[in-house]
Amino acid sequence: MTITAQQIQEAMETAGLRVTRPRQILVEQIVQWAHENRDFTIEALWHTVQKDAPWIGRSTVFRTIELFIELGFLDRISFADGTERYHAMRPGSHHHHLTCEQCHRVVEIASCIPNDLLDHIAQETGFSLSDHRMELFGHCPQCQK
Amino acid sequence: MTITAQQIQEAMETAGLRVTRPRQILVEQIVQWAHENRDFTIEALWHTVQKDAPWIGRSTVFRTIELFIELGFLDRISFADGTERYHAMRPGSHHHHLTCEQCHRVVEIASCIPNDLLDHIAQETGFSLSDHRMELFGHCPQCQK
DNA sequence: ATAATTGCAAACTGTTTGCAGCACG
DNA sequence: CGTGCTGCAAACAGTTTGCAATTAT
Repeated sequence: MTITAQQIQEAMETAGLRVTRPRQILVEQIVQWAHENRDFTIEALWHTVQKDAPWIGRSTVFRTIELFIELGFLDRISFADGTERYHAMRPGSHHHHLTCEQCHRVVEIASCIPNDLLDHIAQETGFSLSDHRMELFGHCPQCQK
Repeated sequence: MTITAQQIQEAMETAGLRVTRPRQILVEQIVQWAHENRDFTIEALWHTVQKDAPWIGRSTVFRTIELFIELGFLDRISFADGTERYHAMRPGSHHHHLTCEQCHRVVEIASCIPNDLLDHIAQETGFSLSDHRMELFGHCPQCQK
């Protein structure tokens, strides 16, 4: 199950934020992409909503993205070439991403770096570990042919 | 053992590239930081060499960094906040990074994501895996106190 | 009502590019 | 010498900001 527009809007109300027209439109598009398991760029989001609502300002898109990241609904993935892409998720779930290098379909991975490996590294280096990121790249079933 | 300036310069000659004054100066600074196990930003590199050689152009720094990445001597690490940092390494070695969130000391980690975990993920998702990135964050022994 | 949010335009940051001159080999 | 590399300045892309007008509550 992917996230729904209702869930995000409720979270906004709970947080004392206003559910405005531009935000509704952006949420709609983001949720649709989440449904298709696609990540997206800010540029793509802006261009897409532009069709229905040409009056939405670029800065609103930036501000809204930032807001959703703070609320925990959006994950920022930075690619090797420096581009940033976003992906909707249910908040609070620790997970990693497997992205198709061809079509940008994204799969959430529940498996994590094993604790004994982390412990081993901590012991070896003397560091205390506080966070980690694991990003996987490959080709999805449809793109393998 | 960390990388030396000689190694990089030899690699440049082998590749048919010119060992020019600006490149020498940049290599020197990069190697020094590698020695201290510190990563750095392009901005920091420019400001630092500026002291000795104020005539070096900003674009030369960008071009040189890009060059060293292609030669495999430099690794680009993108942080969660969007900043990009660089770290010298001996080329061709597959490894990951553990960075101190406080002082930006970087340790290279030889251990990698276990193959059976990767296999498990590939099987579960149907993806063929081609690449991965693992980045660890924590606090180094000196910064823990 | 009133405070949060918006669109706009302008500012800013980080990076790239075109080009005439310089210097490495 | 020839051409690869450089500094400069200007262009560029992506993002942020200040502000008056708008709009959700």
